[in-house]
Amino acid sequence: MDSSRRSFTRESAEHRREALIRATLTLIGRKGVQAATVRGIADEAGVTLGLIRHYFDGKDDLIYAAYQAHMSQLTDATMEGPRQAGEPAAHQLARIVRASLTPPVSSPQAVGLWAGFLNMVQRDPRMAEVHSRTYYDFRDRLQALIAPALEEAGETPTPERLRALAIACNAVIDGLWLEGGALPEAFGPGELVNIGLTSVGAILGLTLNDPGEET
Amino acid sequence: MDSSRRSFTRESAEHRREALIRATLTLIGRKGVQAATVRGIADEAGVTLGLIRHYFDGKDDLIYAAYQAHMSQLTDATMEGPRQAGEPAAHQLARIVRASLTPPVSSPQAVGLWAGFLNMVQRDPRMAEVHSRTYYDFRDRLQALIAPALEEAGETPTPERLRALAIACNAVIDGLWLEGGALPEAFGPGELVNIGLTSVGAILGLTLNDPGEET
DNA sequence: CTTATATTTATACAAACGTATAACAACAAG
DNA sequence: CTTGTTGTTATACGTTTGTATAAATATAAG
Repeated sequence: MDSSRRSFTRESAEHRREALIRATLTLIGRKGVQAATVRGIADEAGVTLGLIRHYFDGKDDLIYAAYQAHMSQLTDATMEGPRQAGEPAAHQLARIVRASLTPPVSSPQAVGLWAGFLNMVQRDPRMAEVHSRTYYDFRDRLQALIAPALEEAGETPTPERLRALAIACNAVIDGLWLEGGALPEAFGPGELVNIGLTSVGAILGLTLNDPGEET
Repeated sequence: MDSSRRSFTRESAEHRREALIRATLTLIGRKGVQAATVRGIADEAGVTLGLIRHYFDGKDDLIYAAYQAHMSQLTDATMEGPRQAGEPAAHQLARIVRASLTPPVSSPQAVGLWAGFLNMVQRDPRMAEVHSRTYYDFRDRLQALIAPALEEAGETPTPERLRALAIACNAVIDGLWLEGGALPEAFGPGELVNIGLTSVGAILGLTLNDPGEET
């Protein structure tokens, strides 16, 4: 007769919300959307399922928060490292390409997670909003770097051409990110980074140098 | 007391399997993986849920069959139209780019569907096998077209360079396909096709002409 | 040390899930 | 017209799902 209750400690709201979000991401990334049940998430976070409703309006609300957290985490990791004073834009562009195509940004977990969320986009308008905001945000940042990189090479593109270049560079980075994450064993070490740098360079008509490992 | 049974007609095994697969794809594409329940699928196919177990080993088996069907359908629609005798390889390459970036290949349904399946890839080895087979198949077909296209332009690439070019072209097509399908309102009509042709051309160092609408 | 608060656990509940099985009926064969 | 086969429906079963609510206890306040 074990009538003892499970012991627990009180935590701050922010800490608990974060733990539940992380547990959700871990589960979806490891076992897919179907594994992200309230009980599974609570287990992974080390709490009982009632807490989810205490900190979120419901499961959907938690999923939504997790999607936002994952995407901003992904963007942050990609854009890591601010542009140094006097650093050529082309150099920072190369750093972004490298960060996008190496772990942890490009990994089976990150891609699986992203795919699971993308499948929800067409059903839930709030999820769709996160998707479109994330896309535009990344593409705009890319465009804001492509413009000066071209200027450094002596070219001043029209707005239409600049837009097309940003869309194209975004697409090739996304495609390589996706394939490297979903099929990691298909590519040699550094292969995708090299291909990414070469391809973005070819599209822009520039030569991008491998920025090397971040320290 | 309505004790009448629902009337039905017998169908061939192939016809029924196809109907169940199509219903599964419709549901996942419209409402996400979570909506693809045995009852929902049976409803969509106009039968009762028992039939699923009659034609498939279980729900997972149906999902697997649906994934295979969707991917081969996608590949077929992309590669539609065999190469004409004497047609330049570059021309067929352009046709593939156009087909990849216009409906029905690039559409919210197709992309949502693909994302839902991709999320299952890391959990189920059979799904992973379909994913990797589909990827290699498409990339190999691309590579088999890139080689003669370069030769037509007087270039004979090394195997390493040919591989890198195929990976890069595949990636930019995939990326544009993805973004056009997931965010259709973000691009003007024909915009993605133009960007795709320009980008693939820039990567290969060729000029690809818009093949125009298929008749 | 007491008391109050609200975080956390525990339990309950209806609905929906995938699967199993029995009953029915459409169609072919004779 | 009768019979046999099996595609199909109908129903039931145990499990899991998300949510709701009551009970308990960790912690801060007095």
